[in-house]
Amino acid sequence: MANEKKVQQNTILDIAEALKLSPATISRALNNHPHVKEKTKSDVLKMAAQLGYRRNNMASGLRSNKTYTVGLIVPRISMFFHAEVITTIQNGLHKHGYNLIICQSNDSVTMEKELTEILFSSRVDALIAACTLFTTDFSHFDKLLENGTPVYFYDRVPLHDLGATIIKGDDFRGGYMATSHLIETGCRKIAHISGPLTSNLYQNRSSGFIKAMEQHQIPVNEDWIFHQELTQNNAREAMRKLFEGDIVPDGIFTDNDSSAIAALEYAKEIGLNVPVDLKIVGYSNDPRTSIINPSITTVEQFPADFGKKIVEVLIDSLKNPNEITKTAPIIIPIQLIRRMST
Amino acid sequence: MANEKKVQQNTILDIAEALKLSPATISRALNNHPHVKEKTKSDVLKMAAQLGYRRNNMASGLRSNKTYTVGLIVPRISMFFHAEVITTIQNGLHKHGYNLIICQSNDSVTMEKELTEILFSSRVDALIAACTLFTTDFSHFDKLLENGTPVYFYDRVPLHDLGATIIKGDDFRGGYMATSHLIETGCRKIAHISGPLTSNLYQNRSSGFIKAMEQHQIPVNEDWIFHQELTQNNAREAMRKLFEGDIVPDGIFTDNDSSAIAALEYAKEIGLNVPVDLKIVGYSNDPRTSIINPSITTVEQFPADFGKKIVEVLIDSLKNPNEITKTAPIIIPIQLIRRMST
DNA sequence: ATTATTTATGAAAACGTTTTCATATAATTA
DNA sequence: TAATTATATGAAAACGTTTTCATAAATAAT
Repeated sequence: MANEKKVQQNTILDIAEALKLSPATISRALNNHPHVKEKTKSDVLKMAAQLGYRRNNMASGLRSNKTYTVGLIVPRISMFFHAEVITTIQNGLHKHGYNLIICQSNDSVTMEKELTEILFSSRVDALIAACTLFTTDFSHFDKLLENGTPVYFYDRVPLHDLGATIIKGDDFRGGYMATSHLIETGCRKIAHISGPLTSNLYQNRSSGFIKAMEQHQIPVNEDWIFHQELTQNNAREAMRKLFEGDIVPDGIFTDNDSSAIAALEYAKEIGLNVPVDLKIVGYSNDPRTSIINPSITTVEQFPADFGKKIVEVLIDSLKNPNEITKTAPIIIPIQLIRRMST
Repeated sequence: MANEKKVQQNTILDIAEALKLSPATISRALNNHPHVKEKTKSDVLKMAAQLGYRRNNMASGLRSNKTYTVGLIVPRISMFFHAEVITTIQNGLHKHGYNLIICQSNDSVTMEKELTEILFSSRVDALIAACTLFTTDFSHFDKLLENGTPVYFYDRVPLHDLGATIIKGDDFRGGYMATSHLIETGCRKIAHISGPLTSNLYQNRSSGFIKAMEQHQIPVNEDWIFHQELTQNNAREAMRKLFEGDIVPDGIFTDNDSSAIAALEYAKEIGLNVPVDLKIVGYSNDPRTSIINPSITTVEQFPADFGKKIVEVLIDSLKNPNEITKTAPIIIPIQLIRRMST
C-alpha cells in the first residue's frame, strides 16, 4: 500500500476555488459562523462532502490554539476500574466533540513524566491523570497548569494542593465500612493487607480500617498491617506470615481484589473454610470477585460515576475557560457489596 | 486555575533570540540534523532546557506532514484480549518515539466510521483497527489508504483484500483444537455457541468446529450451532434451549469465555456435574476462566504476540515508507489450555 | 595563491487553517 | 432620498515549525 501514488488531499482552498469564494468564507461556513448566508453554508457543506474534504486538525489547532483533545494518563488500562472510567470518559467527551488520547504509565514515574511532556507537546486542551502509586513529586504537571491547561486528578491524587481538580473515591469510608462489616460478622482478629503509603488510597483505607477497629475497641496489631505493592505474590507472602504464628486472624481486609483472591486461594490451600474460619473483604468489585467460589465481599467504587463527574467538570471548565473553577475535592461515594466470603 | 494568568510558552524563536541564531538552526539542532556544529547543538539543547521549551506538535506536524502518532480503534478496551494487545502496542511504539491514540467503537459501526474520520483529521501516521463484529463495509478506511496512510487490521479483519495489512489469530485451528479436545475426552454430543457470521472470527472457529466433527465422523446437528452476539444472556438462552430437549449435549464449545462462564453457571444451576456430565471449552483465556470452579479449558490467543507483531510490521513500514509492504495475512498461533472443565 | 569542496548558518516560503480588519452590498431608518 | 445599520464577504496576517535555496566560512585540493 505504501508505494501507491498518494492522493492529494483537498483543502479549504479547493472548496473556495470550486465555489468562487474566499477561504475565509469557507472556514466560517464550516464552523457555522453566524455571519454567513444559509445558502452559502449549504453550498459549502455540499461541496465539502463532494470533494471528501476533512479538516486538518493540526492546521486548525495551530491557528486557533484549541485541539479539542484531552489527554489521559492511567497506570494500566487493563485494570477493571480504570477501563470502566476510561470508557465513560471517552463516550462522554465524544458527545461534546472532544477526543481522548489514552496513555499508560505502567505505574512508572519516569513514564508518567514523559507522557505528560508529550501530551503537553500535543497541546491537549485538558489533562486527566490517575497517578502512579509512587508519584510523590507532581512538578511535571506544572507546565500544563502554568499554561492554563486544566488538570484533573482522579483515584490516585496528589496529597497537597496543586491548583488542579481532584476526583476521588471515599477511601476512608470504604476502609471503615469493610472493617466494620468484618467486625459485625464476628471477626475480632483482623489483618489488613494494604498498599504503599505513598498513595492517598492506602493512607485513607488504612485510616478507615484503624478507625473502625478503635471504635469497636479492638486492639490493632501493627504486625498485621501490611503496606506493600498489592500483587498476588505479596498477598500470599503476607498470608504465609499471618498463618505461621500461634494466633491467626479470623478476618482479612485487603485493599484490592487481586489480593483478596490470592488470600482466598491461599486460605483454601491450607484447608481453611471461608467464611467459617476466615472472612475476607476486598476492594473494587472486580468481576472476578463475583465468580470465584466463595464469592468475595468487596467495596464498589462506581467507576462510571468517576467518569461522568470528570466529564462534567471538565466540559464545564472548557466551555467557560475564564470562570474561577477552583473546587474542593469531589468525593465519589462507595458501597459495600456483601457476598459469600463474609 | 483557569483564571490564572497564562504563561506565554517559549518557541523556537525565543531560543534563537537568546542565542543570536536563526530559527532554522535551532530547528535543525533540535532535530539532530547532521549539518549543525556540535557546540551549537549543545548550546541549543541547554537553552531549550533552560527556557522549558517543548516542541509544538501541531506546528511541526503541519509543516513536516508527520505526526509520530498512530491511531487505534478497538471495540472495547475493557476486553482482556484487547487490553493486552493495546498495552503491548503502546509500549512498543513508545520505544520508537510514536504515540498512540486509543479509541473505542463500543462495537458500533457508526462510531467506528466517525472515529476513522477523526483519526484521519488528526493525520495519524498509521491506523490500527480491530473492527466491529458488524462491519461488513470497510469503505471508511479508503480515505486513509488513498492518502498513503498504512492501515493494520487485527483480530476482527475484513474478509476481502483492501490493501491493508492483516494480523489475525488462527481461529480455524482454535475451533478445530477445542472441538477435537472435547471429542478426545469422550464427548459425542457437542453444541457450539458462536458469534455473528458477519465476523471472520466466528466463521473460522465454526469451520474448525465442523472440520473436527466431520473428521471424527460425528454428525453435526445444525440446531446445536448458535450464531448470535456472545453475551452472557444469549449463552444462557442457548443453554436453556439445549437442555429442554430429550437429547442433551455432553460437550459445549463457546466462542468466547464470557459465554463459557455463563454456560458453566447455568449447568451448575440445573444440577449438572462439570466435567462429568458436561464438558465446556471457551475461547481467549480470560483471567476469569482460571479462577472459576471448575476452571475452564480455553484457547489462548497470545495477545502480546499480536501486539509485538503489529508494532514490528508497522514500524518497519513507517521507517521505509517507499518499500512494497504488501504482505499476506499474518497468523498468530493459538494454544489449547486444558483445565478442570474437560 | 587560487579554486573547489565541505560545513555551518540564515532568509524566506510553506504547511492549512482561523481571525482581524476592511469593505461591499442589502436592509432599515430618518 | 440620504444616512445609518446590519449582513455577507474578501485580503492578508498569523499560528510555530520545517525545509529549500542561497551564501558565508572553513577546509581541502590544485
